[in-house]
Amino acid sequence: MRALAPRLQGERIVGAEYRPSRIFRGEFPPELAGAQVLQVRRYGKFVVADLDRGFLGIHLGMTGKLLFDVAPHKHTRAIWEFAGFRLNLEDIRQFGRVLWGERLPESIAALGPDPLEVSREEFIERAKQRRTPIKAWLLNQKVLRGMGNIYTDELLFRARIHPGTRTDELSRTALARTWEAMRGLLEEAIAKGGSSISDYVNTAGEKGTFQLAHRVYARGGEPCLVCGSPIEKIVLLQRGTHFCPRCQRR
DNA sequence: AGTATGACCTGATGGC
DNA sequence: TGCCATCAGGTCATAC
Repeated sequence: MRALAPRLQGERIVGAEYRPSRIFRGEFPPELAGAQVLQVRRYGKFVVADLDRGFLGIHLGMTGKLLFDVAPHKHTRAIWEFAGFRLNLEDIRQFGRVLWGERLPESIAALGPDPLEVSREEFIERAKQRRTPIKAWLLNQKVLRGMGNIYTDELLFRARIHPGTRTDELSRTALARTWEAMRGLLEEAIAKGGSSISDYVNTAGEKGTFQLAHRVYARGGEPCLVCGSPIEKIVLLQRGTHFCPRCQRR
């Protein structure tokens, strides 16, 4: 976002090329030639461009990338031409999505609050009303927009909470700790450009460095940095889940 | 309400 | 430059 928004803001789309892919869900977006980009913002896991004639929402899924001025290849799914440069949407696995509309598409608008904007009280109250594992709750985009598998595991380690703990069984103190851990983690991760596991890069083609600060994610079998116990890797909610069985209690 | 399972895709990696 | 299984930053639909 840091490189994306300033580059696009105020620019006009000259033309677009869309290639057949499931990320479009059966229908290509309009040409958009002449449309001006008013603003580009992150909205959960979506990048949303506010245009002078509607909205374009892009979800990068697992392997999506937005890259400036690279040669198109077989994983290029969309190309937006601007005056003097172009923006490619690449997505190997096609788990991404491109949405558009004259209004912000409902599936984007319906997402929960930003994790950095939700108040501690609201966070606690809403958690208390649910009885699902804290990890499932945090990953639910209607609860909070933007939390994914890496950051969920990392923040639960920092909060010293077992990922399978039911939200309604967590004390207010524990939930407050989770909220604090979430904020601290995200601020640090954003400052470091995110986590690059294999292929994630920003628009400048650069990797983030937050993966170097991971304390549990992808560290199964390695010693906990706090207590030395081996980090466990289990499957919870069909997602690889990493935690310290000694530090993280139910 | 919540959980479990499989599907959707492609590529990397490791064992044989 | 083989073959097969497993795994991956995420949803999504369906069945219990």
